[in-house]
Amino acid sequence: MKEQTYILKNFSEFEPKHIFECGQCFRWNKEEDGSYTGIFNENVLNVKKENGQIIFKGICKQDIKKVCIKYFDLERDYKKIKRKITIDEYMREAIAYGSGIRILNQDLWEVIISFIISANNNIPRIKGIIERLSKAYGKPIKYNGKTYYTFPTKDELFNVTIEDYRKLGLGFRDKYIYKTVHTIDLETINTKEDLLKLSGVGEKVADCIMLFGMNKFEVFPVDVWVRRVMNDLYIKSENEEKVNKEEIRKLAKEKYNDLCGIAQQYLFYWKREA
DNA sequence: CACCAGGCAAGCC
DNA sequence: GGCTTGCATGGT
Repeated sequence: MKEQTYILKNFSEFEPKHIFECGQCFRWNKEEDGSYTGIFNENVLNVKKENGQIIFKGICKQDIKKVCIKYFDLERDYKKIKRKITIDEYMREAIAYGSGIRILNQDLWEVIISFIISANNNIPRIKGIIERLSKAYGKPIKYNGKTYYTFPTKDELFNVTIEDYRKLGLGFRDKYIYKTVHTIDLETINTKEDLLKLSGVGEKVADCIMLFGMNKFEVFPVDVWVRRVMNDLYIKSENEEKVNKEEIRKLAKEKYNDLCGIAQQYLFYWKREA
């Protein structure tokens, strides 16, 4: 396939590091020149910010401009979003820290499986598992002398056994993935209730799937990091582990309303990097 | 060595 | 319904 290029000029609120390292995605990796290369759907792209321009290069089945506008959420006004959620000095600082974050428009299936894998796991290891899973069961795509692998579809995982998953290092999540592959009907996934029926999907994973795979910005996924930052900033309990997650979600709802999810990303990236 | 990681399911009461 | 416990693995 032929390489395409798309260049974005005079475009603010786009910082590759912030976008790819804020924890929303697992398949983008930094190159030596500071750019990032990743694969999503059947597209392999390299994203580089240089002299204020954003340069997208890679192989896409469709027009690269269309692909990028959708995937990178380029038509949304993040300046306006930031204004709305800057309700105090804490959020001002968090936003300043991850100023170039955008919420990617990721494939729902990939997000579901990826965040089931994320449970009680750390980001480097999640990335490793997803790479091994893709290499074993996805389709190869060559770009710039390297081979990338698409995220395996439901059909491609259908005959994979629990033991196979275990060998890839999925740990106790092997059976969750197996069950979900064999019971899910993607066409009927619309609400949080639908997600919670899936094996391996609880409150936090469901919220991540809604935020990253369904464009629902009103959810506020609470993991250990977010609980930590919300307790440090607002709740100030001596026993952070005991702070009720429902209380945190309610507090976030009061503060950030329908933009909870974006606020959560700024907070997560800020607290986790610092 | 113990502890932790973008938690969840199962088993208790 | 809410609370506790076990869980695979790799990194500090």
